[in-house]
Amino acid sequence: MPHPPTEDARTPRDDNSESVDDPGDRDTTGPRPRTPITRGVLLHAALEIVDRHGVEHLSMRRLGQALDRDPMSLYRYAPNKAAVLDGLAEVVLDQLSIDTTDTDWVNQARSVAHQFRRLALVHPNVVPLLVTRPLATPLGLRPLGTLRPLESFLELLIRAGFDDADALHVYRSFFGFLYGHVLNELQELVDNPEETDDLLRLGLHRLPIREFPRLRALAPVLASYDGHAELESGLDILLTGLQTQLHPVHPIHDDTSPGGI
Amino acid sequence: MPHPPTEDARTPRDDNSESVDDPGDRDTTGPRPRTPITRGVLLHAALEIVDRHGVEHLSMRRLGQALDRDPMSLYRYAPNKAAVLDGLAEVVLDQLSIDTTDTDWVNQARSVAHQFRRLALVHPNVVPLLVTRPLATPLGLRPLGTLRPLESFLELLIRAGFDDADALHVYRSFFGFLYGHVLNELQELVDNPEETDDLLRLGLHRLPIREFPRLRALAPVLASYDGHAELESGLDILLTGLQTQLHPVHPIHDDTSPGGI
DNA sequence: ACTGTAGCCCTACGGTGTAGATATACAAGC
DNA sequence: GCTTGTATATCTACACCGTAGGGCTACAGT
Repeated sequence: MPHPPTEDARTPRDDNSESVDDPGDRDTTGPRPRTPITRGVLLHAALEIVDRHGVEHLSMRRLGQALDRDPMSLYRYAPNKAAVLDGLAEVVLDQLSIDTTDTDWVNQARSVAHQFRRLALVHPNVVPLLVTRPLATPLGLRPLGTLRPLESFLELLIRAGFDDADALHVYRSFFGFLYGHVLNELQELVDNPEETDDLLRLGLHRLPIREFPRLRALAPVLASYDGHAELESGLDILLTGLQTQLHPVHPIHDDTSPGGI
Repeated sequence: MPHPPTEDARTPRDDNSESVDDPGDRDTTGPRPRTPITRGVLLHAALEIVDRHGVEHLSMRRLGQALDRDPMSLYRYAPNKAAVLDGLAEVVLDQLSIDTTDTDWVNQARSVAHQFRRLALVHPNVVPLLVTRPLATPLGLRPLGTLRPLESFLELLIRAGFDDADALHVYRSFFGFLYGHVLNELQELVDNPEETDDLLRLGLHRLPIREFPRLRALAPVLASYDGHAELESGLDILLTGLQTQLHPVHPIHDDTSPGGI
């Protein structure tokens, strides 16, 4: 039987120079899992990899290595890699907290917006998963954690007096806008950070002058992007617009909604 | 207009596309390039693969097979696979047509919005690339075709009287909203199409009743989603809001002078 | 005729997700 | 005690991926 290295009592990790939070404590017996591992632990480790190195560097093998486990053993906690990606979106989205009892839904929406923006800035590499995974999975099959903000937000709106259809309307406009904003803000990549000239810093000098005069002229404005302010002004427009267009009646709801829109 | 999703008018040379290794067929004329191949041809073939089977099924090998070429030879027309993906976004985005001379910028924006929505519905599998690729590439390094709509839209706004900063403001709000809407609309996947009951069709029956009462109650409303109407009402809010918040000074209204640099 | 050069193709390397066989550990029954 | 069933952990293997590097062919210039 070919058994490569370290025959006896397991722990074949002497070649592992990575950070291990484990001093030599394996005296008692042989096989000993260091950390019990759960779906949460797995996802947390995956999140760390993605945060640090990007989605494309996340693989089951690397994840197993980070957890000091055989890659195959991970399939006990996630049916496949797609589920890990969905789980990442869940881990991040689940951090949104919505107070459904707040009667001022506009105020609460503002809070959610800023929380969401903050999460996106902390985990920029997860944002593609956030906006993209739902396109691959029908609503009913997504991790519950990703649906919970939806449910809470709907609850908030309905309690504030919207009927079902309008609540959905508002939800969609609002989160659509949020997704859009975040995607916009994260695009503001800098090509050459230590360059002082805005044009060079953004790499805009590469664009043909005659074809892209406007864009090139906007270099200084692009360079002074303020995501928070941009979000605020967008929220102003959207929320007041939603308020005037779909005025909620007072907090009494009638569940019998007719067909059609 | 590009081909609709399911319908497919076969081009004449398509009979060669399927993988059939016919041994006695090649000796007639020796080495023979079937089609000259260019970047455009390559991207078009890639788009077809993605439209039909999704992004994850696009590989250089499969692309080479579709073009009846050695996979390695493709690297002559694209430096790497990422460039192919960027190129796909370009091919689709380049189909947006913006009339920068239209003095009614709101009207023109509406047109762009509906064009964009249409493109997204025709090429749903490309949408993740559309919204995601820009996160990986600084502005100045993107394919020019993806920047051309940006430039045109800015041109439109500036001609309509916005100053640089406000034009960028409007552009961002507008396209952010558009991205958000499209992502929302494409999420409306159906789990079980032939089921008549809305709850089962959307797979919502899988959700715990006590945890997701609102969401489950919304099944009928979810099922009767009308993307066009939703987009329209969103545009109403956004565009009127933008108009009142950032009033352009006054339209320059010079349909004769095209340069203006 | 010879040589440079440019394009095309093949092979190979190191990676991927994961099916299936295999090894190991532990509970229950006799 | 022993056997046995079952759950878990690990290993091996397969089919695929992107693409570096080298070799091959064909033609241009001399």
